[in-house]
Amino acid sequence: MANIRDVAKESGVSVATVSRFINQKGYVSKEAKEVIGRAIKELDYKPNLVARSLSTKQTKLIGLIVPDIMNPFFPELARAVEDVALTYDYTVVLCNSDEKAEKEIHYIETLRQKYVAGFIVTTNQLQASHYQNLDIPVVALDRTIDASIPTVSSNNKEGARLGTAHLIEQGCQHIVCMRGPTGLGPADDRLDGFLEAVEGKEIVTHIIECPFHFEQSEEIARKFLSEHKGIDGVFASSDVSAAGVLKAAHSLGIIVPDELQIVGFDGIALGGMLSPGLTTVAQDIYKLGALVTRMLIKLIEEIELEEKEIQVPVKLIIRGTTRSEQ
Amino acid sequence: MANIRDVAKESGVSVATVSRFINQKGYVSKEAKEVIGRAIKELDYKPNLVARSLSTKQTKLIGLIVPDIMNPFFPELARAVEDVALTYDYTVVLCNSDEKAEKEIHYIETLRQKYVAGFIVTTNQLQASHYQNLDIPVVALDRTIDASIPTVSSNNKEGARLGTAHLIEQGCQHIVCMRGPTGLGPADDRLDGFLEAVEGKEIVTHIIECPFHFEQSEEIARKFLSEHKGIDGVFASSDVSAAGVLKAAHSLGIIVPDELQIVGFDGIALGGMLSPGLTTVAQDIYKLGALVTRMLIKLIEEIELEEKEIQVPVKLIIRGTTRSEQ
DNA sequence: TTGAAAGCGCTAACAA
DNA sequence: TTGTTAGCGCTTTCAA
Repeated sequence: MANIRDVAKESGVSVATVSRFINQKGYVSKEAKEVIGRAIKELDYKPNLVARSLSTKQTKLIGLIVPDIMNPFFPELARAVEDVALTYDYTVVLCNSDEKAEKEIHYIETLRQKYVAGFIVTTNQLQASHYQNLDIPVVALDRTIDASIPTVSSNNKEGARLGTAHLIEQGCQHIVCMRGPTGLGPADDRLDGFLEAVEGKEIVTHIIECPFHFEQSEEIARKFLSEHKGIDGVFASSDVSAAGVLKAAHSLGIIVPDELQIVGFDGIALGGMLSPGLTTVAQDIYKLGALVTRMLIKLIEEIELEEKEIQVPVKLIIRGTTRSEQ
Repeated sequence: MANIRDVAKESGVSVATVSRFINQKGYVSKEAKEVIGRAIKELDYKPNLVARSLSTKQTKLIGLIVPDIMNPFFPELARAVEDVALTYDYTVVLCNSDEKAEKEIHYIETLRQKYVAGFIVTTNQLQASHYQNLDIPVVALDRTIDASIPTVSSNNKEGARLGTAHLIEQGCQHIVCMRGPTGLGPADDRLDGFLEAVEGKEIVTHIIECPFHFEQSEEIARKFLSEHKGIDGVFASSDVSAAGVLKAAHSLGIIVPDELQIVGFDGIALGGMLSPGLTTVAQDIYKLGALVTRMLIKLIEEIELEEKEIQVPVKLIIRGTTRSEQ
């Protein structure tokens, strides 16, 4: 592989001039540009990015820290991140943290040794400490790590309000809210939205905590639904949980949506594959990912951020797990 | 951040000795080891991996090229790759190729400029050419790019035979095989398995081609099932397609498994979330990923490979879309 | 507008 | 067993 010196030699100029040329920095005469351009073509020269990084102390690597890429929310997010990164010539490193602080710390350290340009963090592990005094840019998704860290999130509260209101409109009077883990920002916000929607209405409510995990949700729902008769609506804080509820209902012979209506939250592809299709409060996951990545890249390239907190609207998608008026 | 020279100074030895120490190469006296170890602790020294790479022309970066991480087969695979990579101190770069040769080429070039150590390729794009004369290790998943490239795959043919046989055992007499794209290795193998299973049996069969895509599968299935009465079994070449068939059956009022039995292929989590649960030929996706990653790392570290082609067994998981004897 | 040369932090050959 | 030193390929300052 040709290096910058070969190009310099081939074109009869110095390496400094070639460097200026490829970085479009400083003065390079028209003639020089021509010769160099030709030499680069001829030699099929590609700059050695490692050498450049050593010199500039910068790479075009982005660390994407997710709890677990197998959780169906994250593939779409990762896809958006990667798409945007590609546009700006960045490369995405995948990190599964399993919500463990040690793992996060390990990734951060290893990647810093590689001069990673910045991190996108989507974990719940609220250990702000190891991000705070990091000297490289960090942005967060859907959870406020620290006031100093820019964040993109969905309007969780409004979404939950919307979803719950839909249940009420469709006639539910006895609603269970399967809330996500306490202390987890988005889960708390969604509970707030739920409470706001039922407030002052003549609705019987139950609130049960439930992880964003299919089997566990199914089990919890099965137990609850068989012990409590008369429940006619479930607002689940995630689509995976909602899928668990739907499966539980099926196995108990409860007919959805006639006897029980269900609304999920997230808008992952799974919802459309179920029968009946899952009514859900859809986040624009791709947009979340795209926005957060652009934000990070701005930070890296020291472009002023207009906003440090962006909220992305959510949208109610009505499918078959709730009754439709038409 | 402290560098190797600081450590050398602090411990009163030369950088060469420190380098030998951290790489565990060459001679370092007991005493030197002690002082250096202490200095490293004290200064919280971490080797600069970029500098090391520039010198050695090697990194611990692995490029994972998938068609699309949003396709539910790949998150589990990516997870396995990342887990194993982490064990060996490698870092995984995520690349979505969309099956486009240009994108693949772009990733390969960019990552080579970063001294990537090797690639795991899982695309169908059979453009062997740009891998063949690559001077870095490549391994492939589930598709033979080229005889020189080691491969890990599932026993697709046997799996399809197994799945189809199950359908027959459960009484199906009029079976549709929704085969994957022609020319795609695994899809062809699965068709072979299907054909082998029905061969010589008194079974009416239809073979239709269908991409590994939910909506399209649903549409194709809906059309086919409404035009052809009497079909009592479907063998789908992927779980996503099977999910589409199931959804189509529901919307047509066809009762599964009483009137129609369905078997999928892949063993992704989705199958368990459907109602009824999807009977499927499960690949051990995690194992595929783990094996292929270990293979690549061996290649990178120049450890002899025992086998250049590994087949991982598949397993029939019987759930609710086929009748059960008990 | 250009070029010489000093670094970036590490490895590895070679000499001691 | 240790140290000196020349790279790895690029950027960037400074002088010309």
